[in-house]
Amino acid sequence: MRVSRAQAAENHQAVINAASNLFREHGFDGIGLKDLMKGAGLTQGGFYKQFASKEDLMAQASGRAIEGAALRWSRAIEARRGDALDAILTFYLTAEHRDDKGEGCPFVALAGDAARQGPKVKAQFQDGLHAHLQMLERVFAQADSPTSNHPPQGAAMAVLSLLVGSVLLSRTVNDPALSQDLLAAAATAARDIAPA
Amino acid sequence: MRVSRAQAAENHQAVINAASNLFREHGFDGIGLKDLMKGAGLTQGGFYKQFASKEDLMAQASGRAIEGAALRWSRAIEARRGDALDAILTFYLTAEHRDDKGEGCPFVALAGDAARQGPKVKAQFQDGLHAHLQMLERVFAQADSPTSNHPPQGAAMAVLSLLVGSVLLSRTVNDPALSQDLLAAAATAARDIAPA
DNA sequence: TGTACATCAGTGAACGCGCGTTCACTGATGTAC
DNA sequence: TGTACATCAGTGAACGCGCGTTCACTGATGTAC
Repeated sequence: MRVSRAQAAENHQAVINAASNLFREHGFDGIGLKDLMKGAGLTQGGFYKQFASKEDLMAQASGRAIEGAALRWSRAIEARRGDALDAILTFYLTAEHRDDKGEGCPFVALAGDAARQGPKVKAQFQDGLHAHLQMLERVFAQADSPTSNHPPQGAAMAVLSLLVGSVLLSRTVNDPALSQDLLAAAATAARDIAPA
Repeated sequence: MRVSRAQAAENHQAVINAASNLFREHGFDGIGLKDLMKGAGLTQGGFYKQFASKEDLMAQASGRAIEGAALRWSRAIEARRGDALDAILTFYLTAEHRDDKGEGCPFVALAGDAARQGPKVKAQFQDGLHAHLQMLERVFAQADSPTSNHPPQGAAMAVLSLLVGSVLLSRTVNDPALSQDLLAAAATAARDIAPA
């Protein structure tokens, strides 16, 4: 059942998109090729016509997930230039984001898994990290003042680490109140770290 | 080959200890019962004499790993009461810690995996999180001053999130310089968040 | 434009393997007398 | 204290299953004339 080139390219992208959600939900080791292909409406057998290996898809899906996250950040920043940091915190540090692993921040969902992977996967995380940091740096550079004691680069790294860590920890506890407190504490501290 | 009760209890603990390292290194899904038992010098067959399921061991090993981490924190705090936060940052935000997943912070190594587990595993993370937060709160309460704008509870949560997030991200990149910058930025920001 | 055929995206079954779990067995430990 | 026997921690093999990967096959697409 051959399929048009356009359809084939579309299918290829559909697999990457499905995997970017499914990997975030279940982890790299928590979902198999059969279900990954099924997520794009295809069957397992065609996988190796599209990808060199599962690791290949892991890398591409990571890149896609992080791209999507970066887009969300940039939209939030564009939408509220006046207080871009607040725009980010407002969507990032919420129960909705915490409870939606599949569509949520890939650093939270997959960084632990990525730390155990090879350089191909890590390259995607590194590039995506740079993209995220540059957005934050621009936000901080605008607001930077002589009284600030940190360069925007350091503040960007610290705020991103804080956001990722707080949502990560908020997902590991049973108590919703504790979970919420972790997010709230991160919001307060993020404004503290950011150049005023 | 029956073994003395004392030996049996020792073996049980040995499995939990081995698993607490091996899970941190490879993830819950990244290592099988055969290798977990082998890590304690035993064979696969005896596993279900000691544990109800793999998930049972995951919970117990998580608890053990976090206990060990809490002990390390408390030792650092005791050793340098004058600047306890600095004592923590000095061992936590290092390349050695980043490169030693198996002995390192279980929140960094396993929180992503724990987020996908059931309430038994999450209960261990929740308890361990409380223990860590209480230590930080005590450190911050001592140093607390009227000029501080955050309660020690919030500062503790934010600092822990920041530390965990920075080491987590530092493990996902190929570039050692970027990795080191993430740790350094977290150290600066942690002192910023902490009540002065 | 219409026909003949080569290409190849996708299917479904099979491969060997390791997984979590179960179980019959072993033989030293612990207990009863 | 010494002996007889029941207990049970640990072994090793087997269970069914799903994994990542390979492959012969299908049939619509794309190409050549």
